[in-house]
Amino acid sequence: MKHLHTFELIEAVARSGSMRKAAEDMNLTASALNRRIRRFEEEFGTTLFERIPTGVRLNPAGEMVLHHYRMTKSDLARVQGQVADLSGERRGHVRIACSQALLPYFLPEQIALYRAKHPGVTFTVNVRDRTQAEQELASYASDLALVFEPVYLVDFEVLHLVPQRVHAVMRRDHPLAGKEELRLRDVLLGQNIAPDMKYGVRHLLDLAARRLQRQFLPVLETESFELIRHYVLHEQAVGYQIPIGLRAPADESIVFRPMSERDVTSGSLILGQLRGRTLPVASARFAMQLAQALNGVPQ
Amino acid sequence: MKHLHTFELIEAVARSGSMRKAAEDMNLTASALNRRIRRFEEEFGTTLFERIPTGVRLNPAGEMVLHHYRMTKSDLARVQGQVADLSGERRGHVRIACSQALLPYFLPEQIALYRAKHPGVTFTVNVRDRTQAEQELASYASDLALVFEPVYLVDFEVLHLVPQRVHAVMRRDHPLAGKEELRLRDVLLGQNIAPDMKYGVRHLLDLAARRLQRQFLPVLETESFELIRHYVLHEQAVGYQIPIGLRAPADESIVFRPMSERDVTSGSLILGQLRGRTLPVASARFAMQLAQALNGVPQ
DNA sequence: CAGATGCGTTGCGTTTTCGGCAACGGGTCC
DNA sequence: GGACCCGTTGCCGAAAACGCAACGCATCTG
Repeated sequence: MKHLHTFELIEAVARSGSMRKAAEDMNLTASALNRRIRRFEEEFGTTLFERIPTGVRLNPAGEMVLHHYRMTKSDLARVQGQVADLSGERRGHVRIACSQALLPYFLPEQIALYRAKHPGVTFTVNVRDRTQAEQELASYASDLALVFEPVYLVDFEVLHLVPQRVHAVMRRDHPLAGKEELRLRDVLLGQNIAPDMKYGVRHLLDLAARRLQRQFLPVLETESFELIRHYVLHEQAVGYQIPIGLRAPADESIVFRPMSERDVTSGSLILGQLRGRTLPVASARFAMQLAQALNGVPQ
Repeated sequence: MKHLHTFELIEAVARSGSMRKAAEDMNLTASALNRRIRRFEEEFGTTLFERIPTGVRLNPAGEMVLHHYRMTKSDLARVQGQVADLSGERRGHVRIACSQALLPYFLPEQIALYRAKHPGVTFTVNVRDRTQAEQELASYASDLALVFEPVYLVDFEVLHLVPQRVHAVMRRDHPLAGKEELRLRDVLLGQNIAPDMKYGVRHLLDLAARRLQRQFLPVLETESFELIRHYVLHEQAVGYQIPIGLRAPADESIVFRPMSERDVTSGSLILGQLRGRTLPVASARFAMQLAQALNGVPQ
């Protein structure tokens, strides 16, 4: 939309922290860009950037304007989507920020299911930890967030919630594989493969260990749950994940067992959006489908 | 804001139902306006107006776009206000839609009180009945509504509520002036001066009469509560109003008595805004002041 | 410590966009 | 059937936006 072009430029400048760089990014000369921004500042009544020797930086007014722009842009996109919607074919684009656990099974299945019904809808899936996911919503970069144990900022609105117990993942021949449910003391002294501190699964494990006045010390700490799932095939070790990210392979080479709730409290997998925002049709419908599907997920 | 000018034009066309008229209103030739609108329609992807022989009319897509524009404009104004706010002096403009009862005493006092603290803030007060007031909010034409017995549309968000009993208003020498509280049967056969059907006071009186299987038949029906207050000085009659719109004059020439709650249920005076909207600073602060002041109002 | 580099900014000529004017086709009203 | 009003389009001048080059200034570098 052309009438928002000045805002696009402002966003580009804010992103790069430099008018010249932003000008290059936006295929413009620095002078033209500079003038547009100065003109807008004059019309608006305040400067948006503080000029520092090495470039520019958004001031509070600029941040508010930028937020206004992002909201406006997303609302306009929603209107465009709804218009397209009422003239037949459902179109649109859904942007999701999610935790890793959703990547192997749940999201691909759900997206494919939705796209089978509405082939005109396209998707963007970004993997974000629980902090980033909420920032992603706040800047209108994503429509939906599906995260485990989010940190609950004020702007986060819960659409659906399912509890998820932390599960231990191990090879079929692991000594603990025979138990129905694992106690924390079963695993504390063994080889543990765990996600790092920014993930909810680890957070819950650390919390549980602290309650026993012990420490949870993994032999391998990683950002990748995929790595965890695959690593336990190679060493007699225990990994951790929530059940939505787990599925028993056909050959039953790995098994997973819940951690006892007496030790490790179960966390929440939460579907949310930016508080008060009206989602585009496609995103809203997809959110409803997700909410329903989440009810059928193992806990 | 210049970048919204195309939307202003669209709004003008929608208002007048004619491109030529709108062009004249906006100091433009019809051709220029026509081209701007066609260009926007092309960029947006749909026509906004259906072309009828006698002019044009908004289609559904156009209505959505117009709504988007109004929301955007009001949000931008809010941002501008907040920016001015953080640089010292509080400025801004507060737009209120209210019932007549607020005009003689409550609102003038409250506005003066607020302006004494913040002289930079200006006000618009529009008198609207309870239906119009909510439409006024929905189209972003007003920030706040302060109405008696609103019809509660979905988009109406209650900020504060105070009960108000219907009061009878009469001359000091009226036979009923001696009673503490009036029963409906006391007044049903006398001369009644009442607001017309679109007002909450009348609605409550009619309801009460119907419960007694009687009819409430005023000798004078009017849109103006001011007329009611003044008319009872000239005839031995009973008018009706809620206490926030009443104050005993110094000479005690008129008196008012509550209708018994056994007959006439008390209504609600409600301060509200558009659901989910973030108000400009000035409006939000004024709403807080109103809410507090309403607590001290006689019921 | 001086030159180089990178920054935002400004004057000037050019390009692109936009608006005004007049005219066209089509519908309505008297 | 003619006058009128509607939206629309070609043409041309006015205005806005842009690219280029240069300036002042702070930082980095050898």
